[in-house]
Amino acid sequence: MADRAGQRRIPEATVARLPIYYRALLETAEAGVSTISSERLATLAGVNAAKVRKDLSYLGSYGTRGVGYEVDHLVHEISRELGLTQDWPVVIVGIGNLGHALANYRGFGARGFRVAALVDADPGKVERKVAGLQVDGLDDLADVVAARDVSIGIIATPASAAQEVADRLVEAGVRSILNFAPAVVSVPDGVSLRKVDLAIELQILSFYQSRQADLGAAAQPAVREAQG
Amino acid sequence: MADRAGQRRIPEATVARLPIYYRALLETAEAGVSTISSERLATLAGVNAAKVRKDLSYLGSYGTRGVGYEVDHLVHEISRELGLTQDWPVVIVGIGNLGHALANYRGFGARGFRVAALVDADPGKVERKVAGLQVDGLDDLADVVAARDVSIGIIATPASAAQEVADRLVEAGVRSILNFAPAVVSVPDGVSLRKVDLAIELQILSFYQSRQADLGAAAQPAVREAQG
DNA sequence: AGCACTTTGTGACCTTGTGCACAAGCTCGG
DNA sequence: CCGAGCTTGTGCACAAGGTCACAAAGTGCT
Repeated sequence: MADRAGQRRIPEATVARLPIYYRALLETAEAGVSTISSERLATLAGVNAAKVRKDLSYLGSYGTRGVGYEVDHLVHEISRELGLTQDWPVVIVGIGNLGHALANYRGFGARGFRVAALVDADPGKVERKVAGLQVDGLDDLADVVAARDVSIGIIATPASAAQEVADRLVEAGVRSILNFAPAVVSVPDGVSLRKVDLAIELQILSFYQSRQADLGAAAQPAVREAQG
Repeated sequence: MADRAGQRRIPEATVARLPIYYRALLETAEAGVSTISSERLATLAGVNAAKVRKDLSYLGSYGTRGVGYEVDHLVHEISRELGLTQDWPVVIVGIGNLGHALANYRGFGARGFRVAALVDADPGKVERKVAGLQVDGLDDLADVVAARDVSIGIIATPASAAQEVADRLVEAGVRSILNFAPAVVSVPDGVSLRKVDLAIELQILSFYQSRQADLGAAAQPAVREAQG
């Protein structure tokens, strides 16, 4: 039972894995399977079974010993925990290459996320339609956020604009930001910020690959389950 | 001095931050500043100073007490450590929305990474030119990888194709893979795998935002420096 | 040279996360 | 109703990472 008072604390590492379990469970349900063991779920999620059990135990005791977890029930609990039972309108700021791709990304709306607005600073892009949505000007950001009840902002601008856009998003009341710009962005307490940086990922890969080359055929701990 | 035998081990968490320092240092050098303190670098990188010092100390003792670090020297050492002194030809597999955007991403080649090939399974896309490069068929992957000495593979296909593409990349000799597809992919030991997953990032944000809402105005540890 | 001041490098400690191993608990067959 | 066979839930030990605080080592002024 989801204890109410005190609200059990779920470790950050676990939170990062819940979406992976969630996806695996949806696929399992799709396949018509109604029960799943931690072992099986672990395989699907690419982790080990003990971790799955411990992670799931933070949500409550939803398994049955000797049997496993009921897929539908788990899906329900995880989606509740992740807040996927509600709608999350998203604004994408910066409609360049990446912004375009994100705007057109199917499976965005899939899990309750919906691109509600597109914003760009370039007047040449404003009014244009992208992925069926009209692009608004950066100066209208606050209005758009308020009018469409946007709760998540995605920064897809060049690095130089990232911090200012973040500031404007926060000012407009957005409490969750996903930054794709290759720049360090800081936000006040109470605002969640995550980043996705292609260049950094490549450089990390480069590091390990160089190492491997240096070492010749020596053993090297492969990088797995990165970024999680 | 980079001790040779044994090769000091650099913690994974540190490796993930080196690219951030690197970028900050390049900007600092650009601005004509020749010396930087751990405090300043920490601010630019969005971490704390002790962490910067400890991270840098894994590379060697490159600072001068009472003064700071020489920017150019640090840039050089970090780029050597990350393997950025060499060229890394990259193949992008899956030329859909995202693949397109990645192929056109400037600042890709910036740090030694170069899009050397584009591959797609759809015969309709093959031969077409994207970002100045001709798209090759998936069956030619091995040839292309060998001919252009590709060392890093980027998976930008739908989830359903991800594992097979990964297998083919590995088979073709690619030892570093960056997976953008929303699927768990597994690779053999000795191959590095990192993933970037938009849906997961959004779901994590969703979790914390739901929490915040539940708690009303209660204190909540903001999510920072995610994914690092 | 001496002294005040700055900044690095690191040892000690704490927090978080992981993995193992096993008791507890459930099902099912006989 | 009992025992065999699974599978969960978790206590514990350990590994990894982060933070603090301070000695060591440099600079520059007088």
